[in-house]
Amino acid sequence: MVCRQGQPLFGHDGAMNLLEDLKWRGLLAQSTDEKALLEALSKPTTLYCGFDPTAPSLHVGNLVVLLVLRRFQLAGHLPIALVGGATGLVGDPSGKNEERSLNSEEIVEQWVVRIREQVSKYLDFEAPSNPARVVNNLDWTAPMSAIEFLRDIGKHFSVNQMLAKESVSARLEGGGISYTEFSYQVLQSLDFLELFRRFDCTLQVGGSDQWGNIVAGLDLIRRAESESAHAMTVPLLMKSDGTKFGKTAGGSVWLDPAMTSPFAFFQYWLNTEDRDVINFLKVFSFLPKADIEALEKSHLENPGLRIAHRALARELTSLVHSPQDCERVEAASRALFGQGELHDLDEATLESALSELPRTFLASLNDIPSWVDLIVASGVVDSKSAARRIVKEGGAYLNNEKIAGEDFSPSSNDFIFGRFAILRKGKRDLAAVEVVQKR
RNA sequence: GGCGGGUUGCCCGAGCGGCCAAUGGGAGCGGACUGUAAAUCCGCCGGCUACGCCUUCCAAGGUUCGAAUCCUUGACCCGCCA
Repeated sequence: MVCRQGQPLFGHDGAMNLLEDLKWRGLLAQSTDEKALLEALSKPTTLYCGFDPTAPSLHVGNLVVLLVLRRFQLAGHLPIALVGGATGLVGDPSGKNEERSLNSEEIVEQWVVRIREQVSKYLDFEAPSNPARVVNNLDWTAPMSAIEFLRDIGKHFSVNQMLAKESVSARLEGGGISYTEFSYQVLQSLDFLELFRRFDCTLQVGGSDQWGNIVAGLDLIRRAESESAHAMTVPLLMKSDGTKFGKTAGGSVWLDPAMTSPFAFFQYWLNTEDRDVINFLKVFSFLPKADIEALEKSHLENPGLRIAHRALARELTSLVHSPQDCERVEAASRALFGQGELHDLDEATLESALSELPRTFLASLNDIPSWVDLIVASGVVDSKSAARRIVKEGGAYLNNEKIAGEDFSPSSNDFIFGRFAILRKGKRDLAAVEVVQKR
């Protein structure tokens, strides 16, 4: 991984370019004194960002800040991704109006392994001058005794200040907070101190909801080491309609291909609302400013062509999955949503397109279940009642033809090449039925 | 530890013995329009072997012909006092 040509890597100008680019992309919410930060960033700087294992995979929301780490590395700095093996056991009160239910140690441990792997994909560990690192805060938290924790770390914290933190005070107003979650900010501060000591890490980045936790860490470093460090937060990404980003009907959009298929992932970005698409290109893509501005221009001229949407979907699918996955999935998308007849596709194209969809297998064409049963089996709807409702409402399709009648069953000639049928619910929810002959 | 308040469908939130599968809002889903977009309008939104049946209103018991609604016990949450 190298710096972009033509940009001064370091010095005042290099730091300036980096910060200006982040600002232009809308990635800078708050920071500690900007002059001091600029000054620090004019030399290779070690920075970190933490990811708590609260699920088996990261989702697209986590990607924002993860890619910021990568942006820093591309600019020559040394990123550390911290996986919260310890903090994940405790639970961050930030942004939650209710106490979290604790996950078991075994579960968290498994998630740590997976998230560590995911995070690593976006960083370069081989970079000669600025290799990335991944650390787990359990490594320094677990060996520490309670007494040590209270005396050496706890002594630096004022409960008055801890209570004043937004994440805590909000909970005091509302749902209450346990001592466990109350302590979270201390653990996160300890992480920053530890990384400061071990790796001279002087900058922490995170979502803007992490500001309180991050500045707690700055205070700790100042008290324990009489040194100052820096902080920067990234705005919480919202869609233009003010709703949470990264959720679909089926839940979160995950980075793990087993949890959100590359096809669904590609479709997710392709279906971005018009008014968000340019913003998302800035936030998620590594395309330079000029390219994004060109896309913006064409988007404004003719949004219906979805040129910017396609660029966004391609960039991200290539990045999170692979360019090969992207190509495959885009071809499938074209085949399935294109204007052409499904019957005109050749067998291989159709087969590979359908392999991207949720699939149901049939043993033979002798006894074909009803459309309703098939769509339920595919998992696209979760009950027969729901499936019947779709039929009644006129949103049920077989091979792009609307079907009527709740007890409609495909016939054997509905199977293209005698093997494939495509179920569709509404405009864009597809599933495949494939006949697998017993031999 | 004492006293008081609370726990309803994905979320918020009505209901306070029969008219309750449970008002309303949000989210979500389908249709029409368009562009696999938004906005708008219309419809839907527990399940099933479906004009009926089954399982729901924190849990377990009980009262009653009949309970989300009343009583008892328990769990969890909130507030005040110690």
